[in-house]
Amino acid sequence: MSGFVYLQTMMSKKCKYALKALIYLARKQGKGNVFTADIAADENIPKKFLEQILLVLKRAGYVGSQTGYGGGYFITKPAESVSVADIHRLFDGAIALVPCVAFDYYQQCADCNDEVTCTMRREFMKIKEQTRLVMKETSIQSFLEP
Amino acid sequence: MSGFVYLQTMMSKKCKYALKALIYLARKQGKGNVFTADIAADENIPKKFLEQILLVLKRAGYVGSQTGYGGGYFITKPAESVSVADIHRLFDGAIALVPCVAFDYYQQCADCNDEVTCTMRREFMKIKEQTRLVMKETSIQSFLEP
DNA sequence: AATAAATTCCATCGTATTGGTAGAATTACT
DNA sequence: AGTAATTCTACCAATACGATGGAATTTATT
Repeated sequence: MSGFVYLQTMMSKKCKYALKALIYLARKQGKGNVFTADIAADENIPKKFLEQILLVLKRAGYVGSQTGYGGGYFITKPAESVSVADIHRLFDGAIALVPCVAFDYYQQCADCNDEVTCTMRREFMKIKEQTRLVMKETSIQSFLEP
Repeated sequence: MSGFVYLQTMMSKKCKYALKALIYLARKQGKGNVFTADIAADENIPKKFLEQILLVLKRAGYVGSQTGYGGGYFITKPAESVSVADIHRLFDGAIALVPCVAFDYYQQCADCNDEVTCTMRREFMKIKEQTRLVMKETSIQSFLEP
């Protein structure tokens, strides 16, 4: 309504913000700790929201942190080794259009009659593999290149 | 919690049911009208839910219908000409991870500082193009092959 | 004309997710 | 002690998702 075009995108803001934070931290690698507030301000991310996101990234081992005065965040892995697929998996779940082709958390489709002969499964498997490939190839390093 | 693994998939049930209905109708092509109730029963789709989905498909021109006694649905396009990308677009929106790379409904990212130099845009464009390609290549006909 | 069978249309509804906020607790340096 | 930072927990509004219910309409058959 009211002239507003609703646009559905496949990636959550959480995931996008996580990627932006990682790219930011990768750029500052070796230059000491980075404040959440700085990332938030420079990347236009609500600070309190970003806090949560950085915590998730920390628990998953992508970033490290130091508490207290002079603290902050820093990246812990080489930028080439962290892919969009990894971060998508962490925040937005499986890279699969249907549960029965999910790599990590396979689940049978509730409405499936016979998985063995299901041609949807076969085709969606192909789609997933292609999508996963390109998302795996795109790393934090890819975003750093000019 | 409680041992239940939440699995997030990228495609809505609406979209999946729509594809299943189209495949079903494609199989019955030339054999007269198909009842919603039959599709619902054979494909394990809630009937009232399926009704809505078929209406959307009808308005978009993918199926036709006949009201009243002896009525039902039938497919109106060649199975090769309807792709997963088309149906995904109709029910689940853009095949794009971020709004600024969406083909149909482009929108500027709210948190973007400069779209021209944005490397996320560049990389997400690549991802979208790959994903779109494979989803475009997969048609209703693809699912019919044994 | 009545009936039955089907689509069509519209409204509602519970639950989960999303995106974000608030505030207190903790840690560590000065 | 005070200050600056992360950490943790809870909460909240808006929206999407996955349906369900019921009435209206159309059409073939009896």
